[in-house]
Amino acid sequence: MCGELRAQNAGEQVVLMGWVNRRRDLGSLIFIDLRDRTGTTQLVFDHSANPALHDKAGSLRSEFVVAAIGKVRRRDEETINRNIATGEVEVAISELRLLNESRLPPFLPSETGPLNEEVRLKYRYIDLRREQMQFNIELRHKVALAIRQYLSSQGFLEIETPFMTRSTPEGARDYLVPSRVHPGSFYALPQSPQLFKQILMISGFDKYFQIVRCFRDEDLRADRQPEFTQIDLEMTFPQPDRVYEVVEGFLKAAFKAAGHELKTPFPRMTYDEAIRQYGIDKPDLRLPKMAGIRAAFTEEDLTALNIDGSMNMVAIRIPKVGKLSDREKKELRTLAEDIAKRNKDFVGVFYDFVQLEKKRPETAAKIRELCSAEADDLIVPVVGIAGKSFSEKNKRAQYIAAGEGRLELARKYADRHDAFKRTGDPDKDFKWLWVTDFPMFEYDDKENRWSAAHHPFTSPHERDMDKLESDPGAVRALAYDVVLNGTELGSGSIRIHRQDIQKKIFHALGMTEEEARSRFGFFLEALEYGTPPHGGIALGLDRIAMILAGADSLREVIPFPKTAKAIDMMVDAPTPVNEAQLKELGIQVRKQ
RNA sequence: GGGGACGUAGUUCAGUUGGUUAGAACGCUGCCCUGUCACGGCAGAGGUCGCGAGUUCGAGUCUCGUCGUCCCCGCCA
Repeated sequence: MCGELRAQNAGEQVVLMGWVNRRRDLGSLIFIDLRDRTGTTQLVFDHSANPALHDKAGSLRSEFVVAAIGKVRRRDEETINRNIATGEVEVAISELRLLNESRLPPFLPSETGPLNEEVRLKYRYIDLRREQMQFNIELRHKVALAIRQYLSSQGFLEIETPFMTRSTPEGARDYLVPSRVHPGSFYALPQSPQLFKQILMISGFDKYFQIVRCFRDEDLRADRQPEFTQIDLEMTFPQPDRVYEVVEGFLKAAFKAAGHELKTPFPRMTYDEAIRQYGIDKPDLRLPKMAGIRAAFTEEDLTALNIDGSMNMVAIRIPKVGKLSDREKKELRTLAEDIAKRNKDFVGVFYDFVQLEKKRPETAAKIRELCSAEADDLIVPVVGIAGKSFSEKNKRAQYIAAGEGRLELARKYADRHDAFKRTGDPDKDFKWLWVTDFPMFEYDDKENRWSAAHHPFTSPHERDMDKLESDPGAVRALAYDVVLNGTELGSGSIRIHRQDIQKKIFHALGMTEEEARSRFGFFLEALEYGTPPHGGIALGLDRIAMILAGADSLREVIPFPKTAKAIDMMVDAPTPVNEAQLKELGIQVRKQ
């Protein structure tokens, strides 16, 4: 292959096939860099050695596909190219065959400059020839392979589940597939194989996994595609610890395949701690947590600064930001006002800490101490404003507001604190975390009811069982997330295996017996036939690959991704279909 | 659904206060070149300024609409 020849291959007769990456025509001497997936090798055509062959080489253009036969030879010391792996050798060609020509592509795979994503996606087959994309796709393969091998070695069976299944109204919007045989009826593409894997547990396949495509018809983000790949697994008789162990095991194997040694076990934190210390359920541990600063304020401070002493008081600290320019101060003020506004102005943000230091030097000094702040760190205290009345919900909202501010500031000053920069040390580059004890329910303000925070098959904490009716908001779930650098990589839980508890949960969700039966009847019935305790998790393979590739978007690790409007630019999907097709499916399209 | 950024040559971009013939780099074509490797030199081709209205004597530039791409909020159990 084009990337494999080394000095010790000198003298060998070789056949290379690949694409013309670059040509350097020096007149009676032509160099061609021939490229395949493994790299490039320099081919040499010398007019004095073979005029006809040299002329043939002169007609080659970028991305032509050729086969070349020749002898590997060591380069002279002064012509060695230290920048590439094959730089010590070149191939003196004796026979050249043009396998295919190429139109001039809209961009060249060998170009390194920035490229509009629209062009890249339209000509994805060209884009994928670029070294970075070849690397990313191979990386993804290696990661998936390592995970398969690890899980298989641990006794997990990879079992496929249907793509054409039943629509369930819970959760994300479904992609629907019309049935020709049953006009007016639809299959749904799975949002995840959740119920099937639980059924497999009931069926006695005690350790299941699947690297599987999932589909959700929701709006996209840089880290969200309508179809994405999950590493889905489930096992019988597990404690959460057993799930953590398995996940840590395969992540370790996956990261090793990508060249990084991870330390396990990962740290853990309850949901409650995460909210209080980071204001978010997926903390990025590369940045300092928010410090409680109540102790810094005297009663007199509170009155003078119009602060409610019973509210949370935390300080955001962003390291090494240094002095702010006037413009940055103004931006910080705008950010603070946005945060306050989003929280109906019960949150107060000290956007000008320097001012506070002037007005209240002692208090400010104590805040610095409580944050363990260095002199050039940016400190932004977030407090509750006096005279407002606060609920528990307000308190949590305040932490979340501070957490949002923390992330926004961290992103803004990323080039100063360097916390997001790779160091090469996996302990610093990859900050892992298990977030545990999520709340079982969230209150849906729009629909005025409780909804499942994870999904309705999640088991509540044994201790909180009695609060299901009386205080649903306080019920904790045996649910956990695995978080890497502030990105949620996976989410799982111990499931309910008893029908009576499952019924209670549906009841707490405001679902009647009939509703539950009509939606999940088959599943409730299955629960009645000797269901073992079981639990599992699902992780986003695309996100793992994205982080390992150092990319900012899933599109960099998915060969054929969709745009923010869920369009495939290469094949131009989706499209309308003809009337006959619709008729056969019994579908009529409503005109807008 | 909402907010923001962008759209000019094949590609990446510049284009001043609205002014006469819209530029650069890379790529492309031709010629020259025997040690290049992002080869070099000379010459050349290449434009519906996303699209549609409007303001104006005059629009790449201003206004409105529309389409597309990206980012964020909502949404995503």
